[in-house]
Order: sequence, then structure tokens, then C-alpha cells
Amino acid sequence: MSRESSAAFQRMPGAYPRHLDAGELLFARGDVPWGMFLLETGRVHLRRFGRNGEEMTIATISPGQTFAEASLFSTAYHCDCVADESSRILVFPPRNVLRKIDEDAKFAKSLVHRLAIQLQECRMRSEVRGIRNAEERVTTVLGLRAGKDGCCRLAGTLKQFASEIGLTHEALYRTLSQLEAKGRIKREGRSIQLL
Amino acid sequence: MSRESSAAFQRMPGAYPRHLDAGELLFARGDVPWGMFLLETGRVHLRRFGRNGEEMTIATISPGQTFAEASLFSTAYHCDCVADESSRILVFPPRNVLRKIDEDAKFAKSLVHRLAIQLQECRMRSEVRGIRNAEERVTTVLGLRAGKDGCCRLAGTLKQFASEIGLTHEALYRTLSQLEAKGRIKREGRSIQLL
DNA sequence: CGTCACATTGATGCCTCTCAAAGCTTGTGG
DNA sequence: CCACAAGCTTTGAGAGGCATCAATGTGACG
Repeated sequence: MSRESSAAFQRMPGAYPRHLDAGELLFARGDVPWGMFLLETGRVHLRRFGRNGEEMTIATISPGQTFAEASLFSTAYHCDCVADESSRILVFPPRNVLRKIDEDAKFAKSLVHRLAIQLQECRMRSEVRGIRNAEERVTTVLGLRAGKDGCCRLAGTLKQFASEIGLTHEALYRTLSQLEAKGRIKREGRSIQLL
Repeated sequence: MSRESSAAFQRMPGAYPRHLDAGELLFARGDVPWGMFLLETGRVHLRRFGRNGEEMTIATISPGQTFAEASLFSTAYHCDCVADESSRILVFPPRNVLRKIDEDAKFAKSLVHRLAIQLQECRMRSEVRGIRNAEERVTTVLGLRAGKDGCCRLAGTLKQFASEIGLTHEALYRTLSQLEAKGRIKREGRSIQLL
């Protein structure tokens, strides 16, 4: 989900744009991969369902990020992709991407780079999920996401945020309340300030 | 940690072998990346330490797998790498790898492939960590690791396995006992048979 | 044979999940 | 513009499960 050098993608032959309405499903787990994607505007997220039907958010995608690269070498998508809001994406058919990799070393390198970044982000998420204490988990995630000013603006709802970090929304609400009561954070709508 | 096409790696100019004794540290979190690696023989694992000093196993590497690819574009390693047993590895200096990517499209593609596989594995681990129930988590992991015969041979100790799946070793021992008592698994030393 | 780390089991407590209820926000249609 | 609905946010009460601390058994290795 690198944000750099999307130019090489946009120029790719065979790429085409697509619009998604809020709530629309781009692909479902099990589908034969028919593309990797670049989000131009809007917001989408990747999700899976556990045994008991509970939704797990795997990642939230912001404009400029690519996603579903890993499906290039797969026989099926491993998760669902749903639009959180009305979104515009670019679709890159796997065949074209694979050909482009062979032809354009610069492109291949940028793809390797993007995957490397995603891998590190994924490891970070995985590590965060290993933190059992809710308060520590929340502050860790906020610290990772916050800019230099220590402020973190959430893209979606708190409920979605809870799902992303692997907490129930109730637990998240309570934890945020406690943190605020302790003076460790300050909330203003969807922005959270670390203190 | 793809196991295929390591030939292209071994032929890379600038690559050199290295031996690791059991317990030896290959690189530490924070070090400036000086290579990515291919494990030839032995076993190593990637780890990080949490706030309270508890060790978290990020991944266990088996012969034929490459690791630390993501460091190619980083300014520092994000975890430690330790040899579990006496091991032999091949070292690929980042500069050589990056040059090879530019020159050799086939190599670049194989690297993209390896990263894609690792990303999916990482997502799987992340998902597994989202399973709160110990029994379900253990059976899920065993199911993922087991071959067609439903048998899963652990590379390391049960304690290491517990660390990999994010449980305390006590919890793992208890869970395995219960599963065995219920007749859902059968243990024989380090092999676990799913029933 | 002694040491050390792993494996196992017991007791206890805390933390998060779960179920529940009510207030709040947002959007939609009449 | 209002009223209603739907979903988010918030708080409460209770229970279950895993972490934690503790003690002992077991195996490998020098």
C-alpha cells in the first residue's frame, strides 16, 4: 500500500477505471483473481469472516494505495473487498501486470517495494494483535498511526477501528474513555490526540 | 518464504555463504540492513520483544526459504533473527539485489512472487491471532500446517509453537491435553495428528 | 549425576467478551 | 422541515477464559 510512484501503474496497458458505490463488493473470497487495484478516491477495506460470523478487518485502503497484489500469483482471492464509501479504482488485469513485470524492470522494482512495505505493515498489525492488554494495544496503534504532532485522524468509525485492531467496539469505547479520563489522550470527533 | 526457484538467488554476484551457531544472532532490530538471506540448512526464527520483555516469534524459517526481503527498502531491520540450531545461510547484499532486479526481470518476478506468498502467510497469521478461543486457534493453525494426512510435525519445541501462535505455553499445553482427551488430535512426540 | 530448559498440572484473578439497554448522529422520505 | 429509522456510541452487569504465579515431573546433555 505504498503511496509512491503510482504513475507507472496508471500508464499500464489494459488498465481500466471502475466505480464502486458505498457498500459494493469488489471481489469476494474464493473468486478467481481478475485484477489488482489502485484506489484513486474513496475508501475500501479488506475483510474476512471468522467461524462464528464475526467480521475481521484485514486492512483499510486509502487513496493512492494499491491492493490485492498478492492475488497475482493466487488461484483465488483470500478475502472480501468492500467499499466503505463511493470510490473510484483502477483495475489491472493480472496478465497485464505479469507481462509488465517481465518488460519493465522499474515497474517490477516498484512492485517489490510496495509488497515489502505491505509486508512490514502486516507484520506490525500482527504484532499489535499479540498485545493482550487493550489499553496498551490502543496506545500502540495510535502511536504508530499518529503524525509528528501525536494526532491521529481515523478514516472510518470507531467501530471499524475496533475491528481493525481486534477489539470489540465496547472494549474500545471503554478503553478510550479510560485513557481520556487519565489524560493520556484527547478526543475531538474522529481525531485522537496522544498526550 | 517461497521454496521455488532459489537458483536465481544462488547465482547472484556478490552473494556469500555464512555459518550460524545455534543461538547466534544474525541481525538485530535497529541494525542497518546489510543483506537479505536464503536459509540453506538448519533453522532460524524472527522475533521481537514486547513492552514487558515477552518474546514474540514472528516467523520460523525453514531451509529453502528466503527472509528479510522487506529490509531491501528499509533503513533498519524491524526484528531480530536468531538461529535455533546450527545453520548455513546465503547472504545477498541489498545493493546487489537491487541491481539484479533492474537487470533481470525473471529474478524480479520471482522476488515479487516470494513477497506475495509471504504477505499471504503473514495475513494468515494475523487472522489466526484474531481467534480468541485457544482451542479454535490451535486447531486452525494445525489445520493450516498439516499435510494431506492431517499430520503436523512441529519444527521446534511446543514452547516455541506457543509463542508463534500467541499463546502462553501453559495455555497451549492445556489446550492440547483437552483436544487429545476429546479425541480430536493424537500426539506422538513432536508430531500432531488431526482427527 | 547434576544442571538446565522443556513439559505438565494446579489455583487464582483479571480482563475482555457477551448480552443488554439507552442516548446520540446521520440520512432519508414524506 | 420534521419524523422516523438505522447504525454508531456509550455505559452497565455478568461470566468465562486465558494469563499469571507456583510447583513438580521429565528429558537432554555435558
